Amino acid sequence: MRYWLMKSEPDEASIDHLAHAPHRTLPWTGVRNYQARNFMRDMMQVGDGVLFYHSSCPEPGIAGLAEVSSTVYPDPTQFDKKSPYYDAKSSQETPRWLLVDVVFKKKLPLIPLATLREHPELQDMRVLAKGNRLSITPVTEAEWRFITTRLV
DNA sequence: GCCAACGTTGGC
DNA sequence: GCCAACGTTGGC
Repeated sequence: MRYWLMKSEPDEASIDHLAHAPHRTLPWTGVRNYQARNFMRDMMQVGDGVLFYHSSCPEPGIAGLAEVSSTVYPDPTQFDKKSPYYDAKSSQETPRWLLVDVVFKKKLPLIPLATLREHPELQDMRVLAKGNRLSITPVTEAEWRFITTRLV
């Protein structure tokens, strides 16, 4: 059982989209970074906790809690020529990009990025590191517990 | 819109 | 295999 922070642009997939999706579940499409893909492929398990983070928006921060609800499978958007996530170098036989399904758990009053930065307990969080661009980052159990008990 | 930081590409 | 150039991310 692990914990993760997963970034999403709320214009594309917000915590509200997730809450109102069928089965309150969305496939986490669009990961096009090998490190993030490998986290999903090698480390994620069904039931892992997810901090649902809104990025590239007026109020970046943690917007809710979710859970990994499937094992990895090929991201269908890599084969869709009309998708912005289309990848001509990928093939059905050897799909390059993978995803997991994520299921809604809870919406939170937004915990802004600035608030996360205020707490020394969270200073090592990958998402707070300068220049971090990884859309999926591991969260320690201590960080998870701090955020879900002290900041909500 | 700016720009720092990072990942990827491609020439050599 | 190196590394400069380029593209992207994402906070501000």
